[in-house]
Amino acid sequence: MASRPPKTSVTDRLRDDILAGSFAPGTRLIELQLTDRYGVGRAAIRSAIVELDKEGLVVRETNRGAKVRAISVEEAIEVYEARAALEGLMARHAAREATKLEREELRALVPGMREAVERDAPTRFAALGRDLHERVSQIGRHRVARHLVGTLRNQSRGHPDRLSAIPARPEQSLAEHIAIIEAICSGDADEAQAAVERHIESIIATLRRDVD
Amino acid sequence: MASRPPKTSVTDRLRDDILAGSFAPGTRLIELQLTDRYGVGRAAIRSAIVELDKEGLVVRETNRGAKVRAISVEEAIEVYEARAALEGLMARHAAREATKLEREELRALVPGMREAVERDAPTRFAALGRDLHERVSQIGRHRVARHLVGTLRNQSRGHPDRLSAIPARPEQSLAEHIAIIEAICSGDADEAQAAVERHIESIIATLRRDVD
DNA sequence: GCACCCCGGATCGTATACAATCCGGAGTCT
DNA sequence: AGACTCCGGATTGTATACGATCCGGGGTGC
Repeated sequence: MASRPPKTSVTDRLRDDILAGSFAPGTRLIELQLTDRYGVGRAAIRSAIVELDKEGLVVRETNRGAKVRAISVEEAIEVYEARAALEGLMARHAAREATKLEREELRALVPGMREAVERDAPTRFAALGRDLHERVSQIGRHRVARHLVGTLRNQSRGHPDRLSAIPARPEQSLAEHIAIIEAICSGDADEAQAAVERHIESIIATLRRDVD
Repeated sequence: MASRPPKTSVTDRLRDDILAGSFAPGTRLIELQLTDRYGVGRAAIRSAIVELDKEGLVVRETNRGAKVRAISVEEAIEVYEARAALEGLMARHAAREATKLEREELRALVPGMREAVERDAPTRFAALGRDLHERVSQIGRHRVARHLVGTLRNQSRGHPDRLSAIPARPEQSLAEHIAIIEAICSGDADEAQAAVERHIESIIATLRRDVD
């Protein structure tokens, strides 16, 4: 029994491929082709498509197959609004329930962020931003919100999000991040929620600007 | 072409049956049995189970089948917290974008509610409450939040929710409903959001009381 | 008596085969 | 020429069949 490939599910592989851009929005997902591509039966492909449909990454029409979903800017904005509400909730919880260790770990993210901005490394900065969101999400210990935000993240990705993945004004984004961290670390629940909401609102603002 | 059975999907039928309580939480959902019950092939059942798993109504374990999900009180509280955040968002939008007609229709709900409380008809009052949430959700025109709240509603149902479906203090709930309606009709977005959040928080409070 | 092992039934996972449906284009009638 | 009809290919929807996995029980050895 030498072979034990980690065996990531077909759903995960297909999801990753869509998010990575291997299938452009609007592309038809034909079961037989995918069968060929992933080397599994149609049943598995079918199941994967059903799941991704529920996640909002693909659209299924009966008897007409599935295609990867193209989301409009308006919809992307809605996604971010929903995220603001839910991540605000998580930040509020995080401010209340974070352990001493967790607060220290949060603060430890700041230097790296400053450095990334100073050195003008937007990709690295964006990665740290995602880290922050992920950390807050863990610390909040709110399974429901966490799960919802996870799927929302995937939805807004791909298309118009690439623009905002590299925020327009890193300094502003940095300041917002620091505000979030400070609020959580000092245990100010209201301010933590507000800070997260302001941060996401500013992302929405840049999105809105692009639409014009 | 006499026969045209409305042909609701198996997924819908199974979902309704679960929500109606035909399957107690924890019940194993065995594909062959369901095949028999609904008169369709296993593939359809399988697909339905995958969907309901994504909706959070059932849990699947690989090679061990699916069972209807039992949600704890803590989790129900989380669901309501997430709903508060999202419905607050929708109310905010509703306050901004409601048409004159929609505002009138909202106000028209009040007399019925008062009457239901006065006549001590909690079931009717609960139904009107759901109507209100539904109406606000429509008026908000926020597809993303609307969709998320829809699935959350189903999750909290079934179990501990039955307690709060009939609120402890109808008068308080009535006052909260009126506050929501007034805020939306007067176009006060902040207050509309706050009113919805207060309302759901009070539902959470009664849930919390039951846990003790 | 107790722990372990092995085996059989039940159930899920997947491949294969066939029927139903839809789309596009050739052909035809006006 | 234009619109309508009809047919063939492509693709999805569904049934059936088989292999893989897991759980529980009975037996065996200590």
